[in-house]
Amino acid sequence: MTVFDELKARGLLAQLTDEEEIKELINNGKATFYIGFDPTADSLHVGHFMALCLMKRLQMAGNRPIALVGGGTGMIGDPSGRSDLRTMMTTEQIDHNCECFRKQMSRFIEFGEGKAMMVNNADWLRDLNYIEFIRDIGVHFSVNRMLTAECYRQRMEKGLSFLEFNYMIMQSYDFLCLYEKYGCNMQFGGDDQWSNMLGGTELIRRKLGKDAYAMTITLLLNSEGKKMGKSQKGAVWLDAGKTSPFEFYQYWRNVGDADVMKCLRMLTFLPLEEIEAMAGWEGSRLNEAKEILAYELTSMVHGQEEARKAQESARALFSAGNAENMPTYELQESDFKDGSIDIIGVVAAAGLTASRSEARRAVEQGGVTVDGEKVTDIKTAYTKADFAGEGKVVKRGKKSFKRVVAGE
RNA sequence: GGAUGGAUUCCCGAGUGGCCAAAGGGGACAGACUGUAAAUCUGCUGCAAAUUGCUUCGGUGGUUCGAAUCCACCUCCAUCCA
Repeated sequence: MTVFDELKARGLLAQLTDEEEIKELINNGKATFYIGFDPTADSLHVGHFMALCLMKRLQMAGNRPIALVGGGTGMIGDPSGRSDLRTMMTTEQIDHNCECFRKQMSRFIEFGEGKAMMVNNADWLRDLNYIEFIRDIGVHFSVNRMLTAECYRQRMEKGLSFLEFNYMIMQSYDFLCLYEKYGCNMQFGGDDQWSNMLGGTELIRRKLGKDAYAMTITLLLNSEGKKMGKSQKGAVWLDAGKTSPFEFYQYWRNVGDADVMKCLRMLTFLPLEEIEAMAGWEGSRLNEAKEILAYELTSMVHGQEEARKAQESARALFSAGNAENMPTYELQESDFKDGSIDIIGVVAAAGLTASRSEARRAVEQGGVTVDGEKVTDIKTAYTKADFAGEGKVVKRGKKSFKRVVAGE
């Protein structure tokens, strides 16, 4: 199976400028392609992960990837898919985020001579001369055309600043630069990037009279049409400090029935035959597929060891027995008042709820369990001795829990 | 630069002097049912020393016994005119 067919079979391809040409290029390892990542946070998230996987797949097929971090475009902020202006970041923040991206990416993609390369568009965007730039590049853009682009049309009601309006031009210019410098003939990205990417291919055609191609990846939507990779706490991050391996594992373990197969196809590297074999699984057997999905992804992002731990904790927690690798909270001296701490205090201190009020509600609604026993009396109190040794397992709801032990 | 409308809690959105910690919806969270899924039903959704107290309605001042609500100035946004 060719790479192209595989990508197609996995449902990853959304829009392409020229299917035949792109097929030819990537199947034969003749593509030098880039994917841009804007440094909007100090960690990559699941959306980026898909793009990285795509890079990897294409790299394995002999193509040359360029990872572009947007130290320059990040100064502007992409209005695509946004209903309001992004908060402006300082240069320091952006540079810091770029650096974080760089570190995370190198875990997935091999960089180096003859392999993938990483560039930062700050290198050519930040020092642009305004007049020169608009004469050179700006002439090639028609405002009328730009306004019909989907990403801007959505914003016509809410308002669009000139700053953001320029984003498309910047991204197009990136493509042109990469084409000239590295012979980059293709750009990939999320489907929401389509209009920005087309801007690039057109600019290259007008400026150089050459053809370049663009292709977008299907956005990972759940069966309700919402973007996946977001949890109540925000994005699902790849950084273990922001989303722990266990949380990461649980996110995938909990995807809806309707979404398991899609996730397996689009996100994992498991052979398609193996995945198709699971397609017939029904009802509770789907849980097996979810475990596989969660394990695979966690292991790709955090390594096998962490994936195994997460899986064990999850099994222990939801089946029975004691979990070895349970997140732990050590009670501090200051948590106790006159040598005792009430149940609300325990739940709140352990970080299972954001406030005591929330903890109180959780207890009142029967959502709190200590060592497997439901605690409904908010006056229940504990002493330090109660948490000696192994401590107690405090659960709030079905899925949040902590082992609470007495600290020194 | 001018005219008009607007900014309310996580989001949308009601509220135009006390009965307002603020309707309704969405989301989130918890409970029941289940399969750690979905759907459904119920509860809940500012903070706390919790039948009470404290802090919230873009910002700063003011009027008033009392302000999300009235006044002044400021900031930001939308629409129309230039």
